[in-house]
Amino acid sequence: MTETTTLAELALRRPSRADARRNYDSLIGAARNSFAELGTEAPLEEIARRADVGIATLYRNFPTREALIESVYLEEVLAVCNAAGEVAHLEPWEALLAWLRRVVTYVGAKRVLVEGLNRDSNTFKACRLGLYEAGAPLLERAQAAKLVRPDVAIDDVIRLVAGIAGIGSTTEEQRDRILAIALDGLKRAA
Amino acid sequence: MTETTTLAELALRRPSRADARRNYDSLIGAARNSFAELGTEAPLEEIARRADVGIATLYRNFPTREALIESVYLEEVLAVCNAAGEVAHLEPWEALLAWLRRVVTYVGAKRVLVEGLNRDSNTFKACRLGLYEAGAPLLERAQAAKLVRPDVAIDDVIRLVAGIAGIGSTTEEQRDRILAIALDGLKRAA
DNA sequence: CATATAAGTGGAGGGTTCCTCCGTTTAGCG
DNA sequence: CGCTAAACGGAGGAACCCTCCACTTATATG
Repeated sequence: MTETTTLAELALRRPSRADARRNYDSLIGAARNSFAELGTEAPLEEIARRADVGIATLYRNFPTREALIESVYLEEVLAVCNAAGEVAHLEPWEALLAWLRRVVTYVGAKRVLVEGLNRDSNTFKACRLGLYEAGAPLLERAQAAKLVRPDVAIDDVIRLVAGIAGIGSTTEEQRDRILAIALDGLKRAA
Repeated sequence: MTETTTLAELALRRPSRADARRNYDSLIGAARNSFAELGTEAPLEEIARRADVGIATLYRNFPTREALIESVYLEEVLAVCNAAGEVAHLEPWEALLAWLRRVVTYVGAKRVLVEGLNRDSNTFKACRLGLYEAGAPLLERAQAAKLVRPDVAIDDVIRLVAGIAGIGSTTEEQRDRILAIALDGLKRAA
């Protein structure tokens, strides 16, 4: 389970001492707000200030800005992975569709974060793998039911969907229309 | 013609005095190199230095970093627009396909620039309109030949393709495969 | 409980980049 | 040739980055 690895990584990086852990959590919270409000270029000193923590504490927990962005990002990804379980009761195609829409919503909202982080980092890779593992059963089920062309893999699908979700300056409605086009391509027999 | 508007805008912003125009061009060149080499966060003072120009001159021509990025970006977009004319001699579907591949190549290569610029800026909007105008005839021709579903507009298509092109950390090969899926959705009858 | 100690903390400060202001220079016109 | 408006360069204050180190505190142990 890659989620386990990911979760373990997060847990491992969380300090063991009580006061340190409190500061760590406070920093993550302050960072989430600051990034949402000011973008990923938000001054780190501002984040430390909001977290009521010295700047050095921020740097000790998150040596680089990217490390901080990643940690905020990680939580969001886990939520999407969990959503895969929540749609399991639906029909194969509906389940896949519902989850992919969830991915779109999520990536759309968090694009700011995604753009700010290093795509080659371990955490980012782990997140991607986590998404693959969460989505793979849904895809395979739909393929087994002959509803989705058999020549695509889950990473193709997620990248396709995530790419569309990441399109800027568009309406909810247009995004849905574009997504529908792409998903039509998915349904088509090979 | 939106390209004309765009071009006119660029021309308008170009200084009229000979020495000023020389500096302006030198700055654009230096910026292109610096962005390619150091990313869009390249120090503006470094760009000014490379252009052999005072920092104030840079700021006078481009009040913000974004304005500078936009100006570099503009040139690239014009090249893609022109490419639409170069494929006109092909069969309808082939022409559309060829041009969309060109868009993908271009967006992929210049993602660094695209990410650095403000998607709500006038210049960016003008570029988008320019791309629409360049691509629309190709799409319409393919639709008239019943090769593309009639319920899509050029902005849908370009956003779809551009979204895929912007996907990070992937191979050329996977990108092509994903693009093929999406374009299959395009071909399908409504 | 006392206390040793390892872990954690805050903020001063040196370095870099940003961006404005203003005194000086120069292109282009009459 | 000389005038003037346009353009120029760079000094310098402010914001931010990140490291270093002297001080504080949680927790394990006797």
